[in-house]
Amino acid sequence: MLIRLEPSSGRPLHEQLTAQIHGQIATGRVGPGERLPSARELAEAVGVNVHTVLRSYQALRDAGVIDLRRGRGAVVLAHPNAVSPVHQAVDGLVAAAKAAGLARAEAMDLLGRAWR
Amino acid sequence: MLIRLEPSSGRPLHEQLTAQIHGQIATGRVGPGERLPSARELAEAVGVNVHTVLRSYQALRDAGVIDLRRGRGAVVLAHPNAVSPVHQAVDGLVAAAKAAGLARAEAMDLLGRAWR
DNA sequence: ACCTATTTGTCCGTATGTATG
DNA sequence: CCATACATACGGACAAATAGG
Repeated sequence: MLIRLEPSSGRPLHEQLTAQIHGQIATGRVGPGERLPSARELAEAVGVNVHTVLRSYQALRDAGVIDLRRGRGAVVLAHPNAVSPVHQAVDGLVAAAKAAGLARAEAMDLLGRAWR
Repeated sequence: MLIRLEPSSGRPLHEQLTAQIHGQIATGRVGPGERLPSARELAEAVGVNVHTVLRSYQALRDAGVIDLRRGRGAVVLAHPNAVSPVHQAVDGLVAAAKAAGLARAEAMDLLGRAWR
């Protein structure tokens, strides 16, 4: 993971980081199924705070590029670019529900009720 | 702005906050054009850190509920909708899942797993 | 079944930057 | 110029999920 950040570019570090990692995935330099370095690891290597890396990782997760979970780390998804309509819809619902402040159980309940 | 948080509920504070504020807007208790208290103000009033409030404010901005800008604060937008994005997403997921031949339990399982 | 290490998640505190009015 | 208020980044602490022995 060779990352180059420019602190004086005016662009937020977490945005630069997100773009760089996304680029490495898009160009296939990381590849599906592979695991990104842990947030603390990458943070130290790049010279930024853990929070900054985590913010980028979470953005990539929201974008459907990686699978990010506690204790597991960040794993590149199988099809970062071609997401199935179902997964797209799932991600959309998760985003909308979270934005509305709903809990997981509430969202699942809504889905269950809407199933006719 | 009467906000009640339950630190021992297991639910993240910023989610509870987002839900509460969203509720106040949805029920018209705040109203379009009105300005929410500043992040620091609300943080002190509720008893949480500024970051927690800002995180909620930014989530509400992403949801298109408020206009949040530096130096200006958070202003409630000309009331678009509060709950409909979620229902829209739910309907979309149901349609996509059925088209893919998924069962209700399978769709709910997918949603549960995607919730991170 | 249990314990431990790893890793992300949340929250707090602080400091500095930057747009707004 | 100046006060206000969000934006970003750093640092630390503890909780929670995961994986492996």
